[in-house]
Amino acid sequence: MVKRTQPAPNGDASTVRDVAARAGVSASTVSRVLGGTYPVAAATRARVLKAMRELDYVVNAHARALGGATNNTVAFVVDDVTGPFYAHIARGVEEQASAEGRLCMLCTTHGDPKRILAVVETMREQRADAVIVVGGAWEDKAYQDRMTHFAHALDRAGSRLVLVGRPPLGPGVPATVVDYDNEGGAFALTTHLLSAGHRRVAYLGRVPGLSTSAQRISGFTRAHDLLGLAPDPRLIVDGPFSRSYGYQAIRELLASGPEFTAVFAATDMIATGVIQALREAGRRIPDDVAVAGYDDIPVARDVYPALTTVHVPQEELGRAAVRLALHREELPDSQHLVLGTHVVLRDSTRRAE
Amino acid sequence: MVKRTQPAPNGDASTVRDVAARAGVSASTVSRVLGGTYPVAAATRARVLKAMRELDYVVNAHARALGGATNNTVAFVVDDVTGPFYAHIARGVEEQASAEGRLCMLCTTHGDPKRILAVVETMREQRADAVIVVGGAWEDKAYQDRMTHFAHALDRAGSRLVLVGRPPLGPGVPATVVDYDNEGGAFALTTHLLSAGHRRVAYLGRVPGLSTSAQRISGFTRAHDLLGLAPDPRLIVDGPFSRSYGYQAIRELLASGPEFTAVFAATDMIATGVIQALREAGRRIPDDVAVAGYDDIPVARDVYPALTTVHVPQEELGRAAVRLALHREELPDSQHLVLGTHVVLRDSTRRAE
DNA sequence: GTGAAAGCGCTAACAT
DNA sequence: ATGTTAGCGCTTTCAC
Repeated sequence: MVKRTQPAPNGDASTVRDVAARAGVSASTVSRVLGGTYPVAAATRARVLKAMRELDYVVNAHARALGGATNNTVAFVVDDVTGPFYAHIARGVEEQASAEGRLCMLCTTHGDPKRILAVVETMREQRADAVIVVGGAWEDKAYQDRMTHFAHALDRAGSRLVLVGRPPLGPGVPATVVDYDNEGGAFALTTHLLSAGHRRVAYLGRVPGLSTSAQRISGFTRAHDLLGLAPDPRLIVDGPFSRSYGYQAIRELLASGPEFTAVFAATDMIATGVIQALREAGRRIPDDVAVAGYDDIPVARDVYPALTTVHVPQEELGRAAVRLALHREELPDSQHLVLGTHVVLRDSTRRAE
Repeated sequence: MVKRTQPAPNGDASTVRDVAARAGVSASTVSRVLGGTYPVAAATRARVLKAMRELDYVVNAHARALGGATNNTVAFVVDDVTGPFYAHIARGVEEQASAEGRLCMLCTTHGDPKRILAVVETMREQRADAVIVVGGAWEDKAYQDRMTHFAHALDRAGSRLVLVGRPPLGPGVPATVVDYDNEGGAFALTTHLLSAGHRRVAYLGRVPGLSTSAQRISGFTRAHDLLGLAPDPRLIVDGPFSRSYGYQAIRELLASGPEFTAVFAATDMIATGVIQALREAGRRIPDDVAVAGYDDIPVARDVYPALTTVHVPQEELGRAAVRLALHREELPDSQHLVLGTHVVLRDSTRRAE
């Protein structure tokens, strides 16, 4: 490609008017060529296109968005992109957005509820077509009220709030929810452990006030209930969804805690730490201790032994979020979609003693 | 894509004028309160703020961007967010962008050189403050010419092209480069293997035409040269940077290839597949075969045995990219920053036979 | 088929 | 300290 000698006066990008002048037409005609949705004489169009090329013209997306209503942008609000779980949802969002001709804004919140609210506000300013918020919600009244407020504000502006992997805000709140069967997955996985004979199953990674955590614990408990069992409360340990927490928690449990023959890690990330700590302590997996995780992120196949876990359809969650936000008619009723989960049996669980 | 013909039934997003009317002032006064950078009587300001709250007003970012030149946005263009390597760079970009008061647009290209060009074009339309392109570049003349063109176009528009983990486009091209010592890392790692006595080291994952690949191979070769050795060309195998490729390649090499006592996987992802294939074949790591990777993504600690690899400062790459794009004066000279890499010794390499 | 003109919502001179 | 005026670049009536 040859370099142009003087596209635009030094610093300022060229505008429709520049193109119009060069092509000897009016700005409106240039705009029509740009839009493509209006009849323009072939010869004129050709001249305009030539002028655009020569001036290296690109439309100003802001000017365009100012007139019309939409930004053609989908916002994705997430805790942390480096988590494989969220990263895969992000991929689904990005792919679907791009398939629908939308751009994707990425905002991370690092688990700070205040930041999430600030970010959603910013997305309102940006006039995003949809704002997709991913990750466990805080079961906090003030927080939920703010989110509800945003749902209404976005709705009024013709945009849409989508909650992924979170419970609905309540009836009548204009938000779309794309969720997965958190409780059911935990129930199935726990049942798998219990029916293999385990009676002392540790649950690592309870986060009080976090909806995801509450649902998983609920499934864990229900599976026990159904067999007339009750989990030992000392085996349900609070902690964040991190590898290092899993590692630490197991060391403490081994050192001074009650006995256990199986570990239900609230996430696969936790499970990787659990596995390392058990290996260092000389406990064989699954012979001495069975280990299971949740999410089915790629690392579940890479650890040794490969990790039994609950599969969550991450990419599909992301895709569905965008699709439903942009085509609300596809889900006419409750605007609440729940995707299934299922246990993936691998080598880290097998038999009790 | 549906086009709105009417001024849009987009609810009643209130404007500065609405706020002004309600507060009994002029639009400019509202704007001054908004900006905060101009004296407004305390009483007036209070009335305006009250009106804003009552109308649930938020500025229109597009209208604001239209007047000024900038969007306050940084664009991040990457192959695939689900790769942990890129995800961590993304985190650095997002954090720094947010620290500098910028939003972050995320675009993925799935390795398609055409899409990358399209995406950069779109970012020009969006008037992003900086466009950060991450990942190996194609050593292809036409492609490089297009990128060079974009560099100039962005520069003219007051924006900036930043290349992360790619070679510079050439002298005089207005682009910032944030790179890491790819060749040096490969050299150090290969030297580690050779000095442990390995003489038949397989290199898995050469991608012809990809700059990253070329640099790593170059370090691999140089380390051999320095000891007066020459790698067996049959042990340098082409293939993509994926787990499944690593798995497949090892199976083929074991089945019918030449002998080898060590594997240099071009990426940690490849290495995870290598480890699995070796384990299934009954080869002990590192006793029978030593394995090393590149990148130092989190999974390197999770595989068993833990993987020796080359650490790449991913988050810092992302942060530096944003920082340098926004404050060019910090790197006055060549606009080319190279971050160091270093070998991380873990359990997957130890001794030769 | 094309041009002239009127904004979209905001900010920034210039007045007062 | 506040109001008035004039655009930013584009789309979109409404004429011709």
